[in-house]
Amino acid sequence: MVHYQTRLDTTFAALSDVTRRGVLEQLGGSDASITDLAQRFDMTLTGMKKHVSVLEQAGLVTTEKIGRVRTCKLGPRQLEEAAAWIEQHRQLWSARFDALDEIVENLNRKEKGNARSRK
Amino acid sequence: MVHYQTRLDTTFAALSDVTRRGVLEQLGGSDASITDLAQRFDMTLTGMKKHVSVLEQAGLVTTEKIGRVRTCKLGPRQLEEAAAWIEQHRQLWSARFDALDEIVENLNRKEKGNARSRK
DNA sequence: TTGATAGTGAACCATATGGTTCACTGTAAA
DNA sequence: TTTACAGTGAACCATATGGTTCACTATCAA
Repeated sequence: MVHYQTRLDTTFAALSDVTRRGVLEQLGGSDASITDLAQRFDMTLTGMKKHVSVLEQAGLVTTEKIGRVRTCKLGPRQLEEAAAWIEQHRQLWSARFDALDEIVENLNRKEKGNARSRK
Repeated sequence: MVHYQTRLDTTFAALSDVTRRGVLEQLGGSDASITDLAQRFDMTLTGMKKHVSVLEQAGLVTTEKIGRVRTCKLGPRQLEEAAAWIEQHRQLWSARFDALDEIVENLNRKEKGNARSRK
C-alpha cells in the first residue's frame, strides 16, 4: 500500500544502533559537534562522523559546518513516519489481541455454561 | 538510564526490512505458514524461515509447529518498547522545535519593535 | 607563518545480513 | 510403502555495517 518503504528502512536501521540512539538523546539535550559526540561515546572522529552521516541520511539529524566545526542538531521530524507505522500496527495488534481475549472469555463462559448444563 | 538497549536494537533491526514489515502486516490479517509467506513474498522457504526467525528473535512473532507446518502469529506486544522509545523522543523533539518556534517568533517581534523604534 | 585543531576520505578489517542451493528429516497421503 | 510436501540446517555468496588507521585539507590562534 504505502510507498515510503525505503525511508522507513533507513529510519529504522538508523534507530537500531545503541550509539546512534545515544546521539539522538544527546542532541535532544543540546546541539553538539562531531568532536563532542566522539568524545562522549569514546569513539574515533571518523567513526562518529559515519554515525552522524547515517542519522543525517535518515533525516533524523541535520548538520551545518561553520568554520572547521560541524554542528549537529536534531533533524526534521522524521520520527513521525516511524511512529506512525508502529502506531498503526500497534493498534492492529491490540485489536487482534483484544479479539483473542474476547474469544477466550467466550470460551470460558461457554465452558461454564456447559459445565452447568452437564450437571 | 534505560537498559534494554539490546532489545531495542533487535526490534528496530527487525523492523528495518521491507519484507519483514510486510510479514508483520500479513500476520496482522491472519496467521500463516512459512510456505504461505514464502509464496506471498516470492522467496525461498529457507529465506523466509530466516526472516521469521529474526522476527521471532525480536519477539514480534511467535510460531508453533504442528505436524509438518509451522504457523506464525503476531507475537507478544514487543512493539510497545519501540513505540515507547520513539514516543518519548518525539516529545523531546517537539519540545525543542516548539522552543525554536518561540525563539523565532520572539526574534520577529523584537525585529518589528526595533524597526518601529528605529523609525 | 607556523602550529594545533576539526573534520574528511580512502583503505582496510571482522562480522552481520539477505539471499541462494542442496542435502536432509519428518509427516501426510495415496 | 512409496511418494510428495513443509520445514530445517549447512555452506556459500555478495554486500552492508561498525569500527579502525592514516594521510590530507581547511581553519583558527599565537
